[in-house]
Amino acid sequence: MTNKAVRTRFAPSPTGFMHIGNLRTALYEYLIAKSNNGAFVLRIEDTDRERYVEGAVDIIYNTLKTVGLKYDEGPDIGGPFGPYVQSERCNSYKEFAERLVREGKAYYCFCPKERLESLKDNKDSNVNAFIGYDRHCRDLSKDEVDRLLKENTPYVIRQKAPLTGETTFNDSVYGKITVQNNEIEDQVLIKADGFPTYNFANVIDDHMMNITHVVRGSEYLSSTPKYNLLYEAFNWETPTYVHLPLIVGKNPDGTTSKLSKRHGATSFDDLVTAGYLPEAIINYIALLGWCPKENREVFTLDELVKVFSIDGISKSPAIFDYDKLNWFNAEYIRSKTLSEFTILATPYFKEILKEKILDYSKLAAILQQRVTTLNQIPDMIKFFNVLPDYDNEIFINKKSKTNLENSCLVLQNVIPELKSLTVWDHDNIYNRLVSLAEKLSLKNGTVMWPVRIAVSSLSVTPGGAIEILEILGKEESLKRLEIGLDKLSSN
RNA sequence: GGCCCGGUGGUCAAGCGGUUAAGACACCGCCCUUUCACGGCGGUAACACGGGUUCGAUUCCCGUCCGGGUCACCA
Repeated sequence: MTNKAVRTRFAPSPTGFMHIGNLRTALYEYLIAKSNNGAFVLRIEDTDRERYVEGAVDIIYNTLKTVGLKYDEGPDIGGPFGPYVQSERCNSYKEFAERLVREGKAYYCFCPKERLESLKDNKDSNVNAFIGYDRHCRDLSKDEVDRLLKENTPYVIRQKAPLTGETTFNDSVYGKITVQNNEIEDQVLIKADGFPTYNFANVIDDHMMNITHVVRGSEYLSSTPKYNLLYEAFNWETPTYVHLPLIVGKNPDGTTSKLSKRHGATSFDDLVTAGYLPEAIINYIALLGWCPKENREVFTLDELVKVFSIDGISKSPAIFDYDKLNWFNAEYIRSKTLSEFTILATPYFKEILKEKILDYSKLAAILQQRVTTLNQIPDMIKFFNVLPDYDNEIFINKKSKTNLENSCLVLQNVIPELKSLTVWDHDNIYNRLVSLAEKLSLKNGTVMWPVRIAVSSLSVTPGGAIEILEILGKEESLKRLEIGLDKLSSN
């Protein structure tokens, strides 16, 4: 490698969502570029007109923006190598392909689709008789080609792959890889619709945009020799290849396969609506297939830029693990300031509490240590809105030494104590209840448990008795305590 | 099936000829405590198998097995 400035590119096709595997590829491309003071380029690969999805490009822009993968050149911001949308670069692809035809390195293929289909059908009986296309048009005479062209016969342009020898390329992650040339198909460069294939456009664009590092998932490993042949045909310097281990998902039967919809939430948007923070997602996927030199796991994007290096990329596929993601998410939630977290949680508060006025900041304070994904919030705070009916049994708790009788006694005593309280805040409530416990010669827990049950109806709550009382307010708290007392008295 | 790649605890993984084989998540236990959570402490658990090479293999080579990827006018 010469010491050319590093340039990487993220080249997604607008399919309508940002798959987590693609995001991770984008992240590594960004990190490789930025850790070398290089440039990160966004290029939209939309050569498949049939798959075009409205609005898909915006999803790409928005995702990169919210996770902070800032590109230096791209369709919406321009740059010296534009345009950055393949469909707008079209004319030149065909010229490149025709240049290869003139040089005898590619040829027009007039085979109709039906013929190709029948080749596939016969494949079983002639296993390995040929690889893919049988090169039927490879040696058509010039006259024949001219005649078919003149008749406007639809055609594609195919590259001539060498019939003998082998092709070797070096991958920064997987090392030297060699394949026999007779394994390589005469790949289509230009489709019948005049558009280039992905593989072809990719090579041309990467070269034209001075891309130095081609970073992509390892599913491209086996088509890389074709890419190499193209670089050779044009006499272009090959880029540094960096193939990334796949992110896989676990199937119900215990096997794994490329992460896809059937493995659950696997697009960036899915994860965000499932209550995950963009920073947590980025941090987690950075570690799926890469390991820092130091023994550390929590990194911001900027910190990743500082420590990232290609030699930390691993070869074996990684299973996407929601448990670990959950941990990262909880970690990031806890590291927020209270006001940051309150802002994040507010939409979820409103969803349950509607117009009800509670102190969001206090609510957030008790939730912050307990929430792993934001969408858990509604269920956790439902009881603040309406008190569900509950069974008296939950007043009984061994560890707190409570039973139906002493719970009843506690509530009888607690209600007048709290009624007489003029300033309703944490310390005052706490002091009253603790001194009451002392007066009754009970453990603190024996007082706290029945109170918390009465105001929440739940044995497990976010926050303790005091916090809940405080948030609920005096009036509502007393109302709930009375209800509890009634239930216990009628026992 | 051909070709390519991979194989360290349940998961992510460090290791790159000599280690008591790190660490994190998950799980379990204890402590803290007004429940839960947080936090603290501790624990269970791994080099796929068989041959070599070597004084010595988790590490290097070969084979087997297992897993994955790929075989489009999709990207």
